[in-house]
Amino acid sequence: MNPMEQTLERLTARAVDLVSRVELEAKLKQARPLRIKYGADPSAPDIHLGHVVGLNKLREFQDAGHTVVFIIGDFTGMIGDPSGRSQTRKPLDRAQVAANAQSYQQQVFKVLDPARTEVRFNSEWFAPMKFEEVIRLSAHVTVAQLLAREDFSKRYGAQQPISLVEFLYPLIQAYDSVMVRADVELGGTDQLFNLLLGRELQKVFGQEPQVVMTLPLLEGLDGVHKMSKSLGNYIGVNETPKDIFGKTMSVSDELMWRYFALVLCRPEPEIAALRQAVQAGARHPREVKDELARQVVAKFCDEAAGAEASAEFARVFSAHQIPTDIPDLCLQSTDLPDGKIGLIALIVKAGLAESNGEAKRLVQQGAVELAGAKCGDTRAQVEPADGAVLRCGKRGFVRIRRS
RNA sequence: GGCGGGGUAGCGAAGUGGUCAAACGCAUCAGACUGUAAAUCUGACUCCGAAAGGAUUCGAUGGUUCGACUCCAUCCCCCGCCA
Repeated sequence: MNPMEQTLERLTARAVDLVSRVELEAKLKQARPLRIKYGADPSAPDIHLGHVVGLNKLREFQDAGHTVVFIIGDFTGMIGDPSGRSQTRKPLDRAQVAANAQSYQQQVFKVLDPARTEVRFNSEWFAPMKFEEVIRLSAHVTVAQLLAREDFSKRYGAQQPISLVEFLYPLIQAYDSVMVRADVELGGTDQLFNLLLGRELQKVFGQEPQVVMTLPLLEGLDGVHKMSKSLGNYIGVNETPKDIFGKTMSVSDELMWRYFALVLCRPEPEIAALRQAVQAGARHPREVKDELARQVVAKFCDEAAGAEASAEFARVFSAHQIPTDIPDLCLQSTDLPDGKIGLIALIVKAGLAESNGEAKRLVQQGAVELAGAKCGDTRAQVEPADGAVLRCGKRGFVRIRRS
């Protein structure tokens, strides 16, 4: 394999769609930094592992000397979804967009190389645009073309609403490609249509069409749906090591291989070998997952944090010990009129349950321990010593402080 | 503008006068087990109350009724089709 083939091989690894390989090769041969476009929605400033799949690929392009054009869709973000149906698309004001953009960059550069990243806001070209130009632009796309997109045709067939704005979004995204003269655009597999439209529009504007590459969508913690903030099944890159580790450990055994591939970019043969070892019983799945989780933490924090999170996890969940770092609850003497406090009241006060009913349920279910002793009596009056730990379930701990 | 279909607990979805705080699924939480916050099984899942019981809840407001998520009226919102 010559160096060019190797590069091509590396850059196309894990890709699902590639339009087209020949074009990519031709572009690479031009021996100039290519412009790799990636669009981000500014309404959800939390970057999670689902995004990381794409970011990893962008980084590979950067390492090969290319430039990433990271587009923040602030213009569309400020409009939101006027139908108001989608809660994830609330209109944002300028200040929010700016704050989100800031937060985006801080997180994105955990993976990307800032020196080879060009951050652009699409309001730059959309804000000054006249309505006439919008109409002209829309003339380049037909309804039939848009209905070819799978989710549109499905919804249309099922008599579900499609707002005109939704029809406009692919066009907006495609026009971004024109404005930044993208050579390559990356996205999840659900973006294929939009990315291809970028090619069409670039041709209309006399540009060399971008190469389109899609990457797999990473399933979230539920193991079924793609990772997304609105589904709450995500692991954010800005979360604490403890949470990143714990959430990664909750990924099912079956799914963890995809995390190895898409988040850690481990080469296929290596993953196959690991998998083989687990199936043969040579390696324990829990141990392999621990390694995964440790490295995910290491990727976004550092090695030490990974090791520490692993140790802490083992301490709390395997050895059932009390975590090292737990919040305090300070009790005043007024909280304990005669030196005692109702167990239920204490749990609620500690924030371990939201209502008396919930606290009661926890007690009845045997989830509550005070100073290491199980409490099963919902009516108990307790006299917690200074430093006693109140435990609710696997993850709820509070240390009582007397003042 | 005309015709039709809807609004039920976090989501999806039953229920069409009482036995409904409301089936079922998902999500969530807990327990058991374990190898983990995997998997599996069991249970819980509006609020107040130690309990008995009570208070709110099925788009909104009024009404009918001993009694309404279920019937009537008005209103608000959503969707599709045809123009």
